[in-house]
Amino acid sequence: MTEIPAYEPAVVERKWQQFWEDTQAFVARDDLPREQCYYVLEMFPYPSGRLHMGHVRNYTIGDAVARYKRMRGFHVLHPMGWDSFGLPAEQAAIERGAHPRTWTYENIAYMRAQLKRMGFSYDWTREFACSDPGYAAREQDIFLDLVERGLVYRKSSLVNWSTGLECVLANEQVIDGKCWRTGMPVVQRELPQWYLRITAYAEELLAGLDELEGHWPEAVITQQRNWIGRSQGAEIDFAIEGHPGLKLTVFTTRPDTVFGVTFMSVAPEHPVLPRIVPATHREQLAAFTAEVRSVSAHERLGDTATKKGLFTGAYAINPVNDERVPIYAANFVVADYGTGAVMAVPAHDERDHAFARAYGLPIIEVIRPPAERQTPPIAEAAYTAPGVLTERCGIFAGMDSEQAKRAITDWLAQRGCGRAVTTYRLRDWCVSRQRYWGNPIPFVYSESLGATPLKKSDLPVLLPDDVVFDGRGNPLDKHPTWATTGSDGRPLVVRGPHGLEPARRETDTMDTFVESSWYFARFACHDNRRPDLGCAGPLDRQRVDHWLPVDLYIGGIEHAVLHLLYARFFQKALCDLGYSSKREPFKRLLCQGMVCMETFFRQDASGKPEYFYPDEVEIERDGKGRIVRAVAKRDGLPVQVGRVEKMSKSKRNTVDPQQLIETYGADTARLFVLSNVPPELDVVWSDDGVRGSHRFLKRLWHIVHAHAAELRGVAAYAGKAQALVGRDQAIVRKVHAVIKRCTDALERDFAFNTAIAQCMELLNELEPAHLRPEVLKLALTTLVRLLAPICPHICEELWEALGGVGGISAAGWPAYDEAEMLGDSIEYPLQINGRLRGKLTLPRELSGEELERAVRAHPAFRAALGERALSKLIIVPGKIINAVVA
RNA sequence: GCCGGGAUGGCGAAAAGGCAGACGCGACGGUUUUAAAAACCGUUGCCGCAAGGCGUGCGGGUUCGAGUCCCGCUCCCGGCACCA
Repeated sequence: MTEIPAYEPAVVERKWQQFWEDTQAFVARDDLPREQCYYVLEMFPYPSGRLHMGHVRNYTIGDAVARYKRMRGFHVLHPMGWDSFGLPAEQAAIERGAHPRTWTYENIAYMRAQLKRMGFSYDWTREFACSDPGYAAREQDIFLDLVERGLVYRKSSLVNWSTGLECVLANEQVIDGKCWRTGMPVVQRELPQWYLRITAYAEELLAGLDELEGHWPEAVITQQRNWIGRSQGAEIDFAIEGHPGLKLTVFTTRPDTVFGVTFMSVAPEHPVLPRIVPATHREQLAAFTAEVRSVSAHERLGDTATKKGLFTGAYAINPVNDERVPIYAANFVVADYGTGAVMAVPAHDERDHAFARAYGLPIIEVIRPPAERQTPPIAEAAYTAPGVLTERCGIFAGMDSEQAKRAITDWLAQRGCGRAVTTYRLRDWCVSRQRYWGNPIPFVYSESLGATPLKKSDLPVLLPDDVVFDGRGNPLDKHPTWATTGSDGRPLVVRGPHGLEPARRETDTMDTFVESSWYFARFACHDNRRPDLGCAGPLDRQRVDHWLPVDLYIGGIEHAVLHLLYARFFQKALCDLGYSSKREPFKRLLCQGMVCMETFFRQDASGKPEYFYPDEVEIERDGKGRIVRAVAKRDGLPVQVGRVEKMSKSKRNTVDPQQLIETYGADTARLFVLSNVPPELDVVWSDDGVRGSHRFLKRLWHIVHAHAAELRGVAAYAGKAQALVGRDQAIVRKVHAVIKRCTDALERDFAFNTAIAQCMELLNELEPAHLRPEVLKLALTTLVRLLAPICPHICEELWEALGGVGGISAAGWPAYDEAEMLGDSIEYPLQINGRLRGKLTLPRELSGEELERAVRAHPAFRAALGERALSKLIIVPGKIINAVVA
């Protein structure tokens, strides 16, 4: 009996990680024909300290694809880096006194070691962190290019202000109207901020989605479409009574209803209001505006908010019929959508209808529903569908409302008081943050010039190290000298109209989504130099165009309209700056599901849940395996079994990947996260499931080593299945079938779960004692090659044990022959009237009339048919036989 | 409200109009063990002693044949939401 070595994952995994490093196995070249190349990328992590299970899943999927593509003969670019600017570093500084830079780079070192321990096949030579001066500085270059192209501007508008952190928050960092970190209220404040003109690309961002159809998840495409929110309509200018020079312009998608306007609603912040509101109404309006502003956008516009309005004392004149309509300030009108003003047509708009009823305003019908349509009286409900314009509509009376949209817009346009307009819900991207740990915005301010961009030769703007973190405001603002000191260490000056004058740096830093908007391009040319400045340039167009678009991009769906929209915008802007000609960055997108786990909790008197770690809970199950009761180990009292939810520290349902790797090894971890579900579905963590994956690897290890000695010198069976009999023949056919199914599963959907199932099935069917050595060798070498992308270390080891040399990826992906999958005879399912009633074994080569004769003559067929008369016989060769009887 | 995605055993899931439930987990029975764990073997959709019947959220339809296609519902998940 052969001595079988114990499966020690740590030993095997270290050995092969060393091998890959020594052979530089994953370093990508830039000079091979693009069609032989494949760029696979996972969304890079924020270095928060340790990997979590979400990372493990995301990166395992990407790595399995990278390794699979390499085995298929592709030259693969698979890079990794760090999205390393961001708020948690500053939070750590406040809470623990660690400097953000030290904290960040220590985290990177730890997490890099974890990634290496997982055996991910990254080209580490291309690694960078966004906080590296080399990256941040080149981003400042790009920022200045964007300024030159008119894609950057500074304006004052309402922003989310966190009262806890004393800084601006992005919309996504506002959860239910509260600051995501402190839980403190977020209020709207009027502040000057820097914006990127993403709206200049609204139409292209929308149109580009059509090409991504079929390659990106439908959910992401629709979310982006909704977010961009194109809306076609008209702007209409209303004169203002008593103010001949002024007008109030509204945006509407229903210009056909303009004859039914009975009042106007405008945002309380609308700039024209102060000029048109009579003194009698000013005080009230100021109070109303203050009240509206005191609540967050969430409360103001959320579905719980009540519609409130205030008559401003001013009147507008309807350009189509010269009617005088009152102007209301209303809390539901958004200042920066459309024109910040709305014409209200209560007869044909539900919201206007409700408002008119609440404030006693007239409701005038101007669109008549088709006669066949039953509609409630207009005083009771708005009619919003198409119809015919009523006699109130002047020359347009009798016109179909859809046609009238166009006709009225044209009529208004001819008179200079209206125009066809397309608006977007998408707003420009507010990129300034009042924070330290981010990339400085390369602008300075001076008395006579205001905001002035720095020259590229003055870059980079580096962050000072000696800053104080007290949790109040932006540390850069409080630094004694940084903002006023030039890169030469002398006082910062700019050349103004009257000579040199003192200047002060912008102390806002960029939103960290800026870094993640071009890192995928930088990976293509991470070492690019700029001969003109003797330093690294942002991007090398040739190499960016070589690698982009990324063939497969993998990450969580939570970035559907954030990172993925910003990155698409940035790529288009980079093209217009001359850095690339590939306008879409990601050809195919895979959004992996979350890693979830059951939760246990108990509610205290106030209803606040107290969560329990799974190992603090004892579970009782019934005969079917359902949980019937759960109690806390510490007191024996029941706890509630919560939903299966995304792993999170606050719910205490996390598993530390480090623990998993130490107990079972990286290969088991990788196998488990790819098993059981396709990548885009949520996976439910279970210790039992992990043990199942580990058990499979142990079985594979055992069977290979039990026969390695005898098989090492044996060639894998390469002949026809036909030449074999019995189990040998069956296994050869199975091997071909399994290779085909694995290949199809990966090519179609990256369905690693079904590929793994195929491999398990093959292993389950192997009975080594009954197989010829060449056939066993074929089966085993096939298995380890099919599994190599998923659990590469053990497969390398077993490949070597079976006599393979030069590493398993060099061995290539196994080939199959469909003809070899098929036996000489087929066991046809026999249906009677579509119900399965038996099996008919018939020779494979039969078809057409021959086959039909053989079926009719088959004893099992006659038996199943009995006395019943056959009215139709369906025979699908190779598939099924269905007899239709009366 | 609008948009998108779903619903298959006790659980996660497979099945590209052709044998529903592959594979894994759990459960049950067994082997081994002082015992447990681990490992291995077997059973496991539901009802029924069986023959057999019934089964892919519900109701219709197309088809020789539907989890899959069409029409109409119900429920669940996600996104957006006074967006004019």
